[in-house]
Amino acid sequence: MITNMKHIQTTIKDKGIKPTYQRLKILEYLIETKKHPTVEMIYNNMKRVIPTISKTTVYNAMNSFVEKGILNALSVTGTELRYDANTKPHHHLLCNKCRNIYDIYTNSFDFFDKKIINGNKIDEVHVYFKGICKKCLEKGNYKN
Amino acid sequence: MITNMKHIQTTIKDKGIKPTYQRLKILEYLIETKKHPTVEMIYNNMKRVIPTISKTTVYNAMNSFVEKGILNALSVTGTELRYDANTKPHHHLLCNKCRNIYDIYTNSFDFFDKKIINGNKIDEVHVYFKGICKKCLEKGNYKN
DNA sequence: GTATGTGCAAAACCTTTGCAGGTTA
DNA sequence: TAACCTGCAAAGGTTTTGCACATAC
Repeated sequence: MITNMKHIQTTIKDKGIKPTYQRLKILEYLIETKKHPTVEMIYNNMKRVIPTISKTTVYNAMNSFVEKGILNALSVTGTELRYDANTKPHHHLLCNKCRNIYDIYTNSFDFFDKKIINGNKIDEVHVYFKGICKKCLEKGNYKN
Repeated sequence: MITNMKHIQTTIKDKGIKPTYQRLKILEYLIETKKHPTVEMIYNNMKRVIPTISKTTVYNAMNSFVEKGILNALSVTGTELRYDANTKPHHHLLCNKCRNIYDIYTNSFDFFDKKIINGNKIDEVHVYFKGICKKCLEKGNYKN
């Protein structure tokens, strides 16, 4: 899928958010990256494109995008939030070795959608895996 | 399961942690509660038993316990960590109405244990649900 | 007696807020 | 022009660190 600015602009406008240059470049970066970046990482990348950008603007953009359903926020590390523009249903793997986060596709959890468990109504299922990613396995880059 | 101090003391010693009074009372509280408390909540409860206790001690104890596998840290709210002494395999429900966290037991995820998905080795499956808890459903205490 | 833990204060880190000036439609 | 956004500085909230004193074995 080719990312183009026209498409990004449309996405933002359709959700009722003003397509400022900062927001367009931030969303472009998030759609292209697979890194599930933190605000810090986004900020450092954006500085190369927009040297005057502030972290506040990144935080504001993240909050707007999450609110409008353009992005998902992940809290897997416990300390800081990570952001993901991949809107296809999927889950995540946190590699215990390299600490990168990878997308994992499986439909094994669709089962739970809108299910009642022990009297509780399930609306969303959040899953993340911990383990060793493919790259680290291939490198033998892990203990055990 | 009855919680007694002798058993808690043994648990702590077996993991190579010194069984100070503060640690014993903190772990006792965590084993008895079902609230998945934050450090703030633990601290407030401990003050009633040990008025001179500090938050630093609670943080230190949490870090030692998690390191030794006595407790699990949960990052479901995104802002602060919650702690859980329930060592039986289980998952969690964050109620979108009352914001409490409840235990959910299901074996539907055992399937993933030690599985390889797309070349990645899965060691742990972390699941939490968002929805409406049983109590709020019964009270009609929710929107939609 | 030595190693370790406790608790205070300060610092570090992530995120939000207040606000003056600038930009969008 | 009216509404909204940006970016600086300050503040808020959670967690960690430095250190003197106290406690455990």
